[in-house]
Amino acid sequence: MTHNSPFIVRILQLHCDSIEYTPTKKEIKSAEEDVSTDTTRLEELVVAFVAVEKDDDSSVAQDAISQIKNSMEKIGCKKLLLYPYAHLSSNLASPNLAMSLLKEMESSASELDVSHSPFGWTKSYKVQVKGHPLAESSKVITKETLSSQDEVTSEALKSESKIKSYWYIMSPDGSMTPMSEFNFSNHQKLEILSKYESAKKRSVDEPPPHVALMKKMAIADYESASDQGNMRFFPNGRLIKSLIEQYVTARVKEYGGYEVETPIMYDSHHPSMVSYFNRFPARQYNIDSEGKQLFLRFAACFGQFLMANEFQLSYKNLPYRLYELTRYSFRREQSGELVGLRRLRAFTMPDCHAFCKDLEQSIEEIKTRFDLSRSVLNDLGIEESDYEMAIRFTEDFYNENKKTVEELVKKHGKPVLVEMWKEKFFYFVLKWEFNFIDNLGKASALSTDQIDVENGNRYGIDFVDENNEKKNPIILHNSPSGAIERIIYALLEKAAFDSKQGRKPQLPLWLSPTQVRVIPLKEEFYEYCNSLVEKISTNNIRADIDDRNESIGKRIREAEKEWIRYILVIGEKEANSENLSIRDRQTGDVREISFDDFISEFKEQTKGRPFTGLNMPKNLSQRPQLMV
RNA sequence: GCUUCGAUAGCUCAGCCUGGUAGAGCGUUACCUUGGUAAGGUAAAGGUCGCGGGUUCGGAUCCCGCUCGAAGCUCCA
Repeated sequence: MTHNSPFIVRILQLHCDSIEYTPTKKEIKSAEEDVSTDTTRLEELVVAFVAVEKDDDSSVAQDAISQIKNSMEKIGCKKLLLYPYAHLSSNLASPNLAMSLLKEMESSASELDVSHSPFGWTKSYKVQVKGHPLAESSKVITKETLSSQDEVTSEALKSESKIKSYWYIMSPDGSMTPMSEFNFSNHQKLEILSKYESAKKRSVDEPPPHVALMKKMAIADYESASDQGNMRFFPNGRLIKSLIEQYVTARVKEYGGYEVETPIMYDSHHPSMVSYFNRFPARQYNIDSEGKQLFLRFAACFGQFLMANEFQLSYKNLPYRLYELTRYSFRREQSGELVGLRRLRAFTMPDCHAFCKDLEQSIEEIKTRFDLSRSVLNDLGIEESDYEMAIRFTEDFYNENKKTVEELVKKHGKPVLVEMWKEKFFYFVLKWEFNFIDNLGKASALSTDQIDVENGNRYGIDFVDENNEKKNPIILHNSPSGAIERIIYALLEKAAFDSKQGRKPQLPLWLSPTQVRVIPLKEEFYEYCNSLVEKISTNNIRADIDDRNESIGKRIREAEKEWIRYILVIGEKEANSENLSIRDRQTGDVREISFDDFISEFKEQTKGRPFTGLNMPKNLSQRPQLMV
């Protein structure tokens, strides 16, 4: 929904048999005074739920009330209740303004039996709506047109809330059990995912463990000088994030994606955006610039579709895949929703679209990408037992493509949450996702893919088929890993879980900011240590030196706290030995190994993963301490 | 958005109930210490107690307002 349009008054109008409302409590300071908390009951009336948005003026109020009067005449109703209802808008006018506007509307309808429910109060209400076709309507009164129009922009939101879903659990053998009848006793995480929406109050009063870890490990932190949900990444965090980004990008390119870069902001009034918004009720950041109303992208879709629109495509070119690692995508999530690295307002999202010539091709393609996503997650350190799969589709799609659905579920190998829609509400007919379940029982989506049957047409993307006819491609929307920040969140939550179980928390070796720490016993070994670190580093291993004037015990303890896998203490013995004495954090033991054997053991563990050099001074004595 | 909680040294926090000279640990700096696999010692520096108002002889502490933050809820195509 675009908030740029100069909508002023939003009205949901209901023709009712009756309504009862009870003011319970003042919600805002400027609430109406002298309000009785008795229940009011009205019968045979029109209830207009009204929200006033900012930038209004009284001409709009006049227009709004005359619209209501018109339609009331049509249905032959003389009684009107104006019901202030802030929830119709996320861009409300100030309470004072809204209240005066409502009063104006009320006084302009004196020929009707008109009243209003108290403004600024929390109210409970009970409403009985009539069943005839004109009983329900919504209006948006704008300053620009000064006329009502059907509420186009909220269609998606409205249909979303009306969506009829049927919930099942599908087993790997393809059998479907209604969710309520499924025995979850061996599938606790799936149960968490399935019951997520209907879950009773969980009295979780601890913050998610990854929040403390991301600070303690000097990975990331909140930046209060920015907007909420916009993080800063310290050198450690940037290194980890960069490596994950590189890895995911390499895998997508290997699969056949072509990397592009597209703008992060778009004109809300560009023709292809307007209709997209109708189907896409996201909250986005808006920017006014030189009379243009721009919004920050919430995915790479626009950029890639607008680009694909320029391509001359033949069926021979398909499937064709465009890929972008969006740094950043922006979603203005509700402030109360933002938690650590789990849910952000600015995030890095690998987004790969595949343009396919027909449904068959898209089905082949979605299987390939399903495998890719599983493999990417696994290689990033997220195991199958860490996530649960959900798959959603329309009833029609399922009836015509049962085998495809069953095949995906079978690949997953565990029971899967199924949501089946009676009709198509979104632009896609099938969507699957992998959901990570964290220590607090929260589910968050990682990988996902969708079969989009609308946007090819909407964005005017076409190709010439075998019969020399123009067609719109079917588009798949895949993020093989989900947001990169969310991967870090998942890895930290896993580490916290290990810690809780009494195991040592750790990051995958290839992501560790320091992989080998060298500790000189005393100053006279500094030179030797330097050349040793040099020698290790030339093998693409991140090694550093703790040359601070601290005891051995303390320096080892701090290396442990930094989750550093290998520690080399260098004294007389080591300086004169061909072999290395290595303390392996996984065992806590010191063992002797030749330099070459160590290097190959190390390489074996980081095989196929990207490398980048140390992102901190090599000497710890030269590092600033991050206390966050 | 709603509810609740919070804001005191660079960081984590105590002090507040019951008003009377601003505290600890970690970190930082200096010096001592030259160590053998998870915390060596001594000392110093470091704070308009988030902002504004009120009560009081006196406010970090009590009252009111504001700002910012966090968690939970709702939400999450």
